[in-house]
Amino acid sequence: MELTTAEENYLKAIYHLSEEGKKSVSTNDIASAIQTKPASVSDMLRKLGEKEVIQYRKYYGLQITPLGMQLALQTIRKHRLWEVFLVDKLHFAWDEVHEVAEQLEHIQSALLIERLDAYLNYPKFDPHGDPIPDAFGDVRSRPRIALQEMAIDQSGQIVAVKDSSPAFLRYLDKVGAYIGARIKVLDKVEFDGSVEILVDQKKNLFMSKEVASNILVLTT
Amino acid sequence: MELTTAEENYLKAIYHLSEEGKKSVSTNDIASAIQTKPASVSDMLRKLGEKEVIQYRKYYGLQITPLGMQLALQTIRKHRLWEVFLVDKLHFAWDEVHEVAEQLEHIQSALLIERLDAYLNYPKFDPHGDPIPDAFGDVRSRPRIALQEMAIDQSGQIVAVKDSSPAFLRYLDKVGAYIGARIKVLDKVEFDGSVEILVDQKKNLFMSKEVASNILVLTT
DNA sequence: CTTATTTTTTAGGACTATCTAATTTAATTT
DNA sequence: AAATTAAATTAGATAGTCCTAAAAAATAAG
Repeated sequence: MELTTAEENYLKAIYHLSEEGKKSVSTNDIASAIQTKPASVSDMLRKLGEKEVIQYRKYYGLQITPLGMQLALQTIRKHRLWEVFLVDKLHFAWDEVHEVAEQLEHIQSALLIERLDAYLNYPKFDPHGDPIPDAFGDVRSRPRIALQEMAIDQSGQIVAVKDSSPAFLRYLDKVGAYIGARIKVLDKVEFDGSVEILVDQKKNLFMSKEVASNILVLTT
Repeated sequence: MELTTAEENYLKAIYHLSEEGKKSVSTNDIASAIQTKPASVSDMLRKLGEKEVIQYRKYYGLQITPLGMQLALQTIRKHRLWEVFLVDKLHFAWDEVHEVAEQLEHIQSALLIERLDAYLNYPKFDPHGDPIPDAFGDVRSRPRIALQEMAIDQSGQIVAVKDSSPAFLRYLDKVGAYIGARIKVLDKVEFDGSVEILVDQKKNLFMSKEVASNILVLTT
């Protein structure tokens, strides 16, 4: 089964949106994720459904199939291996790699990825701390812990929230925290259990114990 | 000026055909070089003409412009740097690299190529012995010598013939020598000046002094 | 529970790159 | 020089991906 570059990009976006705890992935979500129009997404969903990488019922929604999952993970594997290469070998900064890795991930050659993996010494995580699926699509998942439980100086990525009420999400949005954000614990206040974190290496944020205990982090 | 992948491939083919000493590059030549139909080539030539990377007068022929030359050399530079990477770092065999390099050469990132070049230690030649143009498109050309003048065990690539009569070319074709062939001198016979060479690492060939002195080789 | 709004899909067009078949132009032969 | 052959181009289709505008379906609001 061969996917085109566009198909791979859609499938990858769908996979990521599914992982982000969203109950279901909407056409609009996908459109904004890959910077295209909803009409184009509808077109593509029909095609991906025909190729059986997603299960698609129009107006109702979609679900990624095991096959689609497998293919998405292969693309993600390639993307993340290339990111390691760019940072470790070519000394790119971690924020310069994405665009190039987006291109490199579509190179078709099983041998190339095998060799690249070996050359990089079978890394398990990319420069952003995201896990690299192995050749079979298996991901070494790390346990998620509440932000509140993290130690000072520990880093990670916000992957989910316990309380997903609109009010809480609106609050997170307002202060600049979001699912996917890279954070690092700068300080913890014993007195009230509040924490100070750095978001995306640039924004400082104070959080109450109540808020921090509702944020789940994948530690790096 | 941005070229699509297809345009880059056509331009590269045109550049290579121009270099091979052909008086002029025909539509059919290009079609067979990139495994497509002459009709598709005509279409593309018009487009490349509009983009001013070639000068094109239909039915008459084409000539690559300085701009086109520049762009073709950049693509060739990328292709050959990737070949060095694949062979030197990922331990690909020299005959496994082409297909993958064909894909990698279209990755768009000036920084990537700069860094790759540095990482590989600014190689001047690819694994096949072909020169790698520098960032300005300049090629370090090596002197061509007659096959007859090569030493035993010396390798190189046939790049031109002194005598380009149809009879001579037909002869070369018949014995399996051609412009572009990789050769290695296996033996030289003092008595009559004849040479024994290995073509493309697989075919042994005996050549008289007369023939060998009319073949120009770029030594590796 | 009907109306308004939002989301999603379809219809139809544009653009790239390809093809086959038909036509036009150039080159070769007689 | 006219006729034949070969080469190159155009015409018309197809496939992929994207778009805008219109229509249909689902959701939210009164």
